Amino acid sequence: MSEILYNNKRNNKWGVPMENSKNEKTYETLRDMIFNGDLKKGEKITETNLANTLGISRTPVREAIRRLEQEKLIDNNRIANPTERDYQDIFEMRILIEKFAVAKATQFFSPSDIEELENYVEIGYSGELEAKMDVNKSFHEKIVNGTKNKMMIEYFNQMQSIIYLFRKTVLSYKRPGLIDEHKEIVTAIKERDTERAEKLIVEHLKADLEFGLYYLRDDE
Amino acid sequence: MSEILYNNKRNNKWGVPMENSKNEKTYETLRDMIFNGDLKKGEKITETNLANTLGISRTPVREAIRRLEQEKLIDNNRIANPTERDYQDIFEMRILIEKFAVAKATQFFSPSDIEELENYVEIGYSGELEAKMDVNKSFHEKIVNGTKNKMMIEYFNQMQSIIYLFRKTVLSYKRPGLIDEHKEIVTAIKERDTERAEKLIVEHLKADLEFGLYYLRDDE
DNA sequence: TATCTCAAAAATGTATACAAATTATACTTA
DNA sequence: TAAGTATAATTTGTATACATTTTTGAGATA
Repeated sequence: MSEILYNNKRNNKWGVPMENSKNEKTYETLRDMIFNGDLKKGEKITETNLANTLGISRTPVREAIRRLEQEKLIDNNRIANPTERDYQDIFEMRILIEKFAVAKATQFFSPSDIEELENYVEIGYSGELEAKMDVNKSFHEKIVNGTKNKMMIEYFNQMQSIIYLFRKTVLSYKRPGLIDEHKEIVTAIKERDTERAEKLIVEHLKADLEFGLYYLRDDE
Repeated sequence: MSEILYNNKRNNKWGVPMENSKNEKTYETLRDMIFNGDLKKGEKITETNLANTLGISRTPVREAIRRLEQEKLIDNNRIANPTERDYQDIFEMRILIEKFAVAKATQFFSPSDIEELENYVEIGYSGELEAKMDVNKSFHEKIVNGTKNKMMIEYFNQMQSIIYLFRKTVLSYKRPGLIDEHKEIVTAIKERDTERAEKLIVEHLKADLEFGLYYLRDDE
C-alpha cells in the first residue's frame, strides 16, 4: 500500500504538521484498513470494537472516526459504500475546481512548474502501476495547488480519500488514454491556451468518471 | 442573535439530525460566542478554560472545538481572525459554486422555486435588518440547494460560518443595491437566461466581497 | 540588557469509569 | 406467526484521573 497521506493534520504554531501520535496514527491505520479492505464497504463499526482491535482506548479512535466521517470514509457508524450518485457529485465538484485551477495554470505556471507536470507524464508512461497511481494524483494536485487558494486546496484534498477509494475499486488508473490526456493538458498549459486546457481537463475528468462507473456497475 | 443554524449535525439512521445534547449545544454556544464577540477574534482559548466557563467537562468542548476548526472559526487554539486573503479565497470558491448553481436554477427551477426566491427579494426590501440577513442567506442557500449535489451543498454550508462572520463584521447586508441585484438574478432565472444569471451572480458576489473588504480595512 | 536554562505550571493526549441512550433478545399476546 | 413489549446487553456520551507535551517564568550567565 502506498505511503501517500491524504492528510488533514492539525498544525502547530509554526505551521508544521505535528504527529498527534496515537490520534494521527489511528486515523492513518483506519483509513488504510478501509482502503485495503480490512474494513469492508458497508461494514458496521463500533468505537469499542476498533479500540479493542487496535489495543488502545476509545478516545483516539473516536477522533479518528470523526476525521474519517469528515472525509466520508465513514458514515453512520458504517464504512462508506458510495453510490454512483455520490461519485457523480464528487466529480461535479472536482470539475469545478480543476477547471478553475487549470485556467490559473495556463496564466501563471512557470517553466519549472510545467516541467514538473511533464515529469509526471513521463513517469505515467514508463512507471509501475503503483507509481502511475501516485503520479496521477500528483499531476492533479500540482494543478490545484496552483490556485494558491487554501480553502480550495483543502476541500480538494478532503475529496482525495473518496477518489482514492473509487480508483482503487475500479482500477481507473488503467484507463486507456489517461496519460495521453495528461500530456495534451500540459501542452495546452504550455501554449497558454486557457480555453483548450479547460475543455481538456473537463473531458479528462468526465472520461475518468465514466470509465470508473462502467466497472463499478459490475461490482455491485 | 438569530437562530440560524449553520449546521453540520451528524444524522441518525433515519437521516434526521439528532441533538447530541451537550456536544451539539456546546458547539452552538461556542459558535454564537464567537459570532457575538464574547470570544474575540484572535483570542487564545483552551479546552480547560472553556470547559470551566461552561461548567462541563472537556470532552464535549473538545469535540465542539474540532467542528469549529473544521469551519475555520477556530484555528491553532485561537479564535479565527481571517485575513483579507482568507475572505478572497472563500469568495473565489463561493463564486465557483454559485455560478454553477445558478446555471442549474435557470435550467431546472420550477415556478414555485422561483416564487420562493421572489419572496426573499420582497422581504429583502421590506424587512428589518435581522430579517434581511436571514433572507440573504436563504436566497443563496436556495440557489445552491438547487444543485442537488450533497457534497457541494455541504461545503457551501461549511463556508457559511466564516461568511456570517464577514457580514457581521462589515455589515455588508446594508450594501446599497444588494436586493436589487437579487431581483435581477431572479429575473434572469425566470427568463431562463443562463449566461446572464451567471454573469449577474458573479458580479453580485464580487461586489459583496469588495464592499466588505472596504470596511474591513478600517477595522484593523 | 539579552538570551539561556531548567523547573513549575498549565494544557493537551489518553485511559478509564460511569451515565444515558440505543439496539438486540426473549417473551407475551393478538 | 406477527407484532409488540420489557429487559438485558451493547454502545456511545460525558466526566475524571493520569501521562505526556508545551508553555511560562524566574534566575543564571554572557
